[in-house]
Amino acid sequence: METIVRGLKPLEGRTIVRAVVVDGKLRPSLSGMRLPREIRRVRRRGKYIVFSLDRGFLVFHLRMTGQLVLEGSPADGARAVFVLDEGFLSFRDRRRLATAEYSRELRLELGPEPLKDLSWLPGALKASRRPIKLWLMDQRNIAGIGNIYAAEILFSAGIDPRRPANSLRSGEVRRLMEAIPAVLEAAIAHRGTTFSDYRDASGSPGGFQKLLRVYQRAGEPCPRCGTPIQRVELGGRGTYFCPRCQK
DNA sequence: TAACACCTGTTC
DNA sequence: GAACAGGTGTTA
Repeated sequence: METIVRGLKPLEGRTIVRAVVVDGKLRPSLSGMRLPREIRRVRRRGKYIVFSLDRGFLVFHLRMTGQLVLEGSPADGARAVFVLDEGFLSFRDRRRLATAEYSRELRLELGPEPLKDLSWLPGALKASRRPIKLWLMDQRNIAGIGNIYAAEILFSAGIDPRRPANSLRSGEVRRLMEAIPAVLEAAIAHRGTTFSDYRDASGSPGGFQKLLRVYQRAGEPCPRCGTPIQRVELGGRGTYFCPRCQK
């Protein structure tokens, strides 16, 4: 989302003159948005993409397969198209789980950003017995960590994803506090992770998938010790880790 | 806190 | 035909 938002920055100062919803079954709720509206600011909050308009907010969540592509013409297969004073913003989504919503007030119930100060983390972890991976993925605790990066962060920190959050020792918490920004910044440096649908705002795939060390690598040797990467299910999500390096 | 719902597509 | 997929919101 960070990579996409950076690519959408040119929208600041542009005006939405028309919104064409092609797919009625889509889940955008744009009712109440009167046009034209000026886009004042484009930013990310957790995994949400937020447009601050001259009146109200346009909030996107791309879920698994959503795309926001900024081009000179509407993209093929777009489920909705925002016609701008210059250019077109196309909203695509193969699985139709993504959302686009206009609201007068912005209220997102999200924890702190993972790329800012994390000194609050040790205290917060002590308050939960949930498996650390589920804790990291709970957006109310810390915003923006999904299934891929949770796996990579825990590998980097050498922590078993099933461990209760409050069981981490201080050295492990310290490693976690280093791993969170390290993994996310590396992923941003490579412009995101593409398996099938992820594209940035100009339609380009990311490159971080080549650098994943455990995610979707069940049975392959751990890059650190050679032990086969294991897949278990945690909270209904595929969870990849090295049983030897992650204790 | 777990299961399921929302959707569709790909791969085994 | 079954399993799996970058996520979250609701229900039991």
